[in-house]
Amino acid sequence: MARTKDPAVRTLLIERAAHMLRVREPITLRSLVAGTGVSTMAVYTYFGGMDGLWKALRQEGFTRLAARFETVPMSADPVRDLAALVAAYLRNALDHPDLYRVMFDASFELEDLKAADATLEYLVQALRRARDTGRLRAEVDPLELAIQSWAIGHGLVSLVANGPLPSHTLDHGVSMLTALLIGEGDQADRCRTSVERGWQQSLPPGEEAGAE
Amino acid sequence: MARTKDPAVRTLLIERAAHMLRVREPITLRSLVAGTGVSTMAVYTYFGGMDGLWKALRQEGFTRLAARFETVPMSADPVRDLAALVAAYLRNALDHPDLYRVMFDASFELEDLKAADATLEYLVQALRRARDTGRLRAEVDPLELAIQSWAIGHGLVSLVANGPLPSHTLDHGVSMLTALLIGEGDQADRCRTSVERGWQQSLPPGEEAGAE
DNA sequence: ACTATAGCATTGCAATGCTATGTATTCTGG
DNA sequence: CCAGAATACATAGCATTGCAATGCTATAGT
Repeated sequence: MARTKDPAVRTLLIERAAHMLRVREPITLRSLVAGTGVSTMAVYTYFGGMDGLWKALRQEGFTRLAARFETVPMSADPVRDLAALVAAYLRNALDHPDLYRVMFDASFELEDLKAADATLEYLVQALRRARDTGRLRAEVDPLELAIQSWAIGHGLVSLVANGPLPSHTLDHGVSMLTALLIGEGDQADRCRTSVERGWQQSLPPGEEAGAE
Repeated sequence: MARTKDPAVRTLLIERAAHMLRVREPITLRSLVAGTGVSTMAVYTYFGGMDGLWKALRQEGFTRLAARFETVPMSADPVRDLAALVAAYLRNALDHPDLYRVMFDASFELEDLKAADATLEYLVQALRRARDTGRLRAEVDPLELAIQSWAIGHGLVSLVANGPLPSHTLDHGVSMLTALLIGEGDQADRCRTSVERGWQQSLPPGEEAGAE
């Protein structure tokens, strides 16, 4: 018995916010709605305030990360696939450094947690395959190892994207992942070539460069 | 031929800001100077504005981290020492999570870089000893390996302190460091016991708990 | 001692996020 | 099909933010 919310307004605001983040314009209540035809109150009806908008932006970041993971082709080599996923993770963070910062800014809430878990699941699946195909010891926990891989990727890229280290630091990911997986039972030479292949595959730029 | 700046005011403001950060009070220009007897202009004369204050806070964070590293006793086992340093790094971040976030927030500037390098040097020294005493291969670059250790520590703790993961995730640091160092030439069993010893040493809480 | 220079307090301003009030719109119940 | 109610929406205003401008004051150098 009342007006219904127009979902288009919500997505419009989120995408405009993501765009402003990308071009490094400060996102304020008024600057966000300027030119959109909607008024400042829209932010409150759809997000409950600026905090809600940031939370929605965080989820959008994870959604885009999941979309990027989706484009990583899986192969018969799960170790290669894991490396490709981590490399894709790094690329995504470098392509959207400000959005990436928002993703890990401030406190996580329940919705954000689920979004993060969904992306983590990609890594878990690859590691489960690696274990079940005998590349890793039978007693490894894919989730624990996925978290460790995540920590490696996040540590590297957050020190590079918004931190003090130069971008070539990311190359360390190869040896770090290799060492991690060898420690979990993979054969040394085989592991190194798998990781290097997966890494190379996701790194060359060009794919959806102008996305935003 | 003019009034001289009182250094006490500067340190007073920094310590008050660090305290407000610790007790999670929002730091604003006015709330910072409230009750100190100094006026808002002091922030401009000593820091050039709020941005300068945040930069000073960032350096203060690295200074405290260096002080913590200083308390980590070095032993004859450089691998153990490295693990102890990384564990101390994690503890420091958990003890001052908001200050830690400030340290890696936004853009680094020249001064911050030097402060970060100074703390990184602790890791470099330990790794250089590890290499020179034959624990690691002769051709390893201590700086590169220090950066990788830093990435592991930073990745773990930033996903825990201000992120979605529970604190027991930090325990993964042991196996991650172990795998990293074994990959660089250390003996497997020896490495594991060294890392575990160093880890345990710095982890028990209590030391300077009520600081600041 | 005198003066120039820098610290310092006060005031005011634009911009921020948010709320209160009123209007308009659209879904629902009969 | 048409009232009525609940909700979206627009506008205006409020407290607070960081900061600049303006004088005033205190101190260091000659």
